[in-house]
This record gives sequence, structure tokens and C-alpha cells, in this order.
Amino acid sequence: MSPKTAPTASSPQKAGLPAGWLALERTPSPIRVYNTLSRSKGVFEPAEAGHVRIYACGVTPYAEAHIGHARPALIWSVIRKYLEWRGYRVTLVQNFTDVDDKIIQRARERGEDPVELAARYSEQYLSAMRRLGIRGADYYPKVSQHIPDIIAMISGLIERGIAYEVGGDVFFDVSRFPDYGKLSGQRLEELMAGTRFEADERKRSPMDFALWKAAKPGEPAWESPWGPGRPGWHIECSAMSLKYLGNGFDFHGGGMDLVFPHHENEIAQSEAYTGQQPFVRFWVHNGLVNMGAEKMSKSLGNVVSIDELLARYPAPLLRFLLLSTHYRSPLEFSDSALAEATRGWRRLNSAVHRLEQFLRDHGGLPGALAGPGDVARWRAELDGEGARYLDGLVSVPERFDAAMADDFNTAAALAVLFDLARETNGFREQLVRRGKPAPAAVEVLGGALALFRLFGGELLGVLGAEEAGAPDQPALVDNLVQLLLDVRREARERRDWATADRIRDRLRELGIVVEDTPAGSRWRMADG
RNA sequence: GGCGCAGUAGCCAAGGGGCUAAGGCGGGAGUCUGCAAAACUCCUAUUCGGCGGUUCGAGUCCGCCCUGCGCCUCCA
Repeated sequence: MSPKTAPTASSPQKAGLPAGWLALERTPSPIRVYNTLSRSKGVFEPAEAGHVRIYACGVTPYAEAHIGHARPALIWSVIRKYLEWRGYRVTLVQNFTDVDDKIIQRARERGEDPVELAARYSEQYLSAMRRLGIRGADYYPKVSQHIPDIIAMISGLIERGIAYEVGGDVFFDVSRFPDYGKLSGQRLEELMAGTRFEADERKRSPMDFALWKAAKPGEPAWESPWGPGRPGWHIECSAMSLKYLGNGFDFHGGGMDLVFPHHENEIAQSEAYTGQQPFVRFWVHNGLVNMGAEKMSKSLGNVVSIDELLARYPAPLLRFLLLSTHYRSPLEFSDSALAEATRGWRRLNSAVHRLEQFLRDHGGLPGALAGPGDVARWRAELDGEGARYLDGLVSVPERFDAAMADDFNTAAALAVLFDLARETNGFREQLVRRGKPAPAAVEVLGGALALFRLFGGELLGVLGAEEAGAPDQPALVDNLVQLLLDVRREARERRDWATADRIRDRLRELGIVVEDTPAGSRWRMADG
């Protein structure tokens, strides 16, 4: 059970949570998580004190990663960061099923080696996730590197009389596992009645599934007690999760479409093998990403690749869109959804950027951390308005925590950030209007920035980009626009409104929006 | 056919027995600004697909129905 042989382990980082009032000082909310197995929310405590063990079903790397793959990866990376903020150590494992029928088929079509093809797409997937700002798992085990573990598990199942070999294939005997169907709510009789495919004659029951497949000519194969072959689908997740996390780990995640048969079969294999239950304490399934009304899937050919999206949209915006819907709900992905998300996302970010600007202008300390002593001092120094704002600020960690603790409700957590943005904009504007803000007020706003950075930046990763100007534009564009704005400023100083408006209107026609602020004019690219 | 998930304002979307049904987008009215944009303030669901039931009390629980989606064959 030692994970030291992990192929592509990234070193777990420390949570690095700030001290003081930014961390949760009041009673943390009990973490409640929806469990597919019980079809209800249950209070979560890790089986091993202080340590949360998670296995998230990864991908079969035979094509480019699409946005549907990003959802679970993003969710689990956010969940792990939240749990770490709550003070847990987290071990996250995500597999690559790099030995598989589809990979073999694709490789054959292209005249490529299947293992190489899988390796290439695995890298592509990891790169796409990195660019989405998704913090990696601790281990990314691959089937091709765990064949001995899988063979050992299959052998164990045969010894216990739960699996049987026929002509080089090994099948799991579902009749030997009375709980079969407990995850998906299916009954064995119904499943067999509904069988729509032609069953392999050699199987004892049509529902028996392959643990090991005998090699056909030209397929990648490994030696085994049953002759050359390769693992069936399902067994790899049982073998690798047990290897890296041990039995009875905390969360097993994956898309809703994996509930049956994949996870059902995993439970059957694993619990039959260990003789103990539960194999997994919480089964967590995310809703699918739809294109229009239909599921996005490679077989339907309606996928949007992450590379395409990243070429057109900033990663934090894509994360914002994905996190705006609770993870269990289906999410419709479309240009209009993207356009609407952009408007909300921009307001959140512009609140942060203006706050940063304010702090620069007033010598504030961006992200200044504060202890309870500071809060008390601020409260004494602030006027009524300031104290009211401070009260709202102090409640943010608690409210954010309550949202996330309730089945990792990122949509509700984002609402907390929108509240913070509105209140911060209001308070900041009021200070600007009155002029000469009190030092305590500036410090409080420094604290607000720290909250944005912790929750919006560190934990959810929805902040960034979209500064004034347009970062992706060449410096020449920036300089030219700046030149026009200088000319316009001079016109405005002369009260030559006609010229000033003409410059603004013409730029607008070119897709550049000019906004005048007390600190000068700024520009950005229009939506587009 | 079986199993499962969902239907909340014009749109997106939280909430899942009892405080005025979060938040975002859009729309309306105001404040500020040369005008605009942005921002802020107020307004925008007597009601949660339909019909019954349980309960002192139901978007919230139960039953039936309607609609959409997913799984039962590879899928995150």
C-alpha cells in the first residue's frame, strides 16, 4: 500500500492559510456531503483523523480533453483546497485508464502505438488542467504501470470463488455479491431483463463483467496466470484506489454517468475482495456538462475542447462559469451562458481591481492580515458606516465556510463574494467622495482585499486578468490608445467636449471602451 | 421496459418542514459625473411543473401525473 511508486506525483503543498480573522475563528460548520449510496446528505468526518483520502475517477486518454473533463477535476481541486483551509491533510488520487478498447481502436486507426497515444493525451490533459489553474492530484496512477496489482486482485477474487476464468478471460460472478446494484438502485433481475446486448455465452450470467480480457492479435498484452491479456474496465480503479488510499477511504468521485456500471462494479469487486464494507464512505457524483440540451460526449461529437476555450477566454472566467452551478446539477455550456457569466465575472473582478487601485493610491497594504486586536481597534476608530462595513467583512469567512460546508456549494460561496463586492464598492466610493479616508478605513479595505484573494483567488480561483487595458494586446496598441487618451485628456481640460466625445466614440466603434474616473481615464476591450 | 436526476422571476441559479424565497444577468427609477460608461441605492417571484395527501405549518416530506435529461453499450 505504499504510494512511493506513483508515476507522476506532485508534491503536496502546505495549505498556507493565513492566521488571524481571515481564517475561520468562529465555529466551523459541520461538513455535509451528499452520498449517492444513501441518496442523502450525511455529516462528513474523515475515517482517519485529520486526513481526507479522495479518489477521483480520471479520464481515458484517447482524445483531447474537453470541458466535461474539467468539471470534476476543478471541483475536486476546489474541494481539496477548501478542506485544507479547514485544516485537513488531503490525499487526492486521480487515475489514467491508459489501457482500454477505445485507445487500442484509435491507435490502430492511426497506426500508432496505443501506450504512446495514451501517454500523449495524458500529457495534453494535464497541461489543459494546469492552464485552467487546477491544482493537480497527489498521484496520477496509470493502469499500464499497475498490472501486477491488478493481477493480484483478480487472483484473490478467483481464490475466493467470486471470479472465474474461461478461455483466458476472467469474469466477476455477480451472483456471488448479494449487494450488487446497491449504488445505482438496480435489482439484478431487472438488469438482466433489460439486457439489450448479446451476452457472451461463456458467462454464467449476462451481468457478469470482465476483469481480464485475453489478448487478441496486435493488442497490447501482459503475461498473467490466465495467459497474455489486459485488464477489463473497472478493476483498475479498485486496485489502484486500494493501493494508494487503503480500504474504506473517504470520497470516491466521478461523473454521474459512471454510477452504473463502473462504480457499481467497483464496489462489487472491492468489497468482495476485501470482505469488508464500505469500500468507499462517500460516493460523490458530479452532474454532466451539456451542450444545448444534450450531454457533451466524445461519442456524440459535440465536445468543446479546453484548448479552444482557453484561446478565447481567461481561465478564471471558465472556472467562474463552472463553479456558478452546484456540482451535482447539470450544467449547460453555450456561448450565451459564457456571455452572461462574463458580465457577472467582470463585476466581481472590477471590484477587486478598483480596491487594489484605491489601496495603491492611499498607501494601504494590499492583503494586510489582521488579528482580532486590529478588528477591535478598527471598530473603535471607525464611524458608523465604517463599523457597519466591518461587521459585514468579519462575517465573510463564516458565511463562505457555511456555503462550502453544505455539500461544497460553490454557487452559494460565490454569492458571498458578490455581497462582499457590492459592500466594498459602496464603502470605497463613499470614502473617495468624502476625501482623506481615515487610516483605519484604509486598513479595513486592505483586509477586504485579503478576503478576496483568499476566497476568490486562492480557494475558488475565479479572480484575475481583466485589468484596465487589455493584457493580451500588443504593447503598441496600449501605447496608441494611451496616446489618444492623452489627447482626449487635454481636450477635456479645455472643455472641448466635442473632441473628447469624438475620440471616445471612435474608439468605441473599434471595440475599445473608455471610462472616466476621478483618477483619470482607463480603457478596456468591449465584450466580444 | 427498469433505475436515477431535475423542473424556483424574462434568463442563469442557491435554498430542501416555520425568520421578508440567496446571488448573478437583464429591465425600470434615482445618485454621482461635462455627457457617457462604471459603480452605488431602490424596485422587478403573495410564490417554487400539475393534482391530491401528511402536518398547527410544505418549493421543502409522501403518492400520482406532465415535461426534460442521464444510465441500463464506451463516456467526467
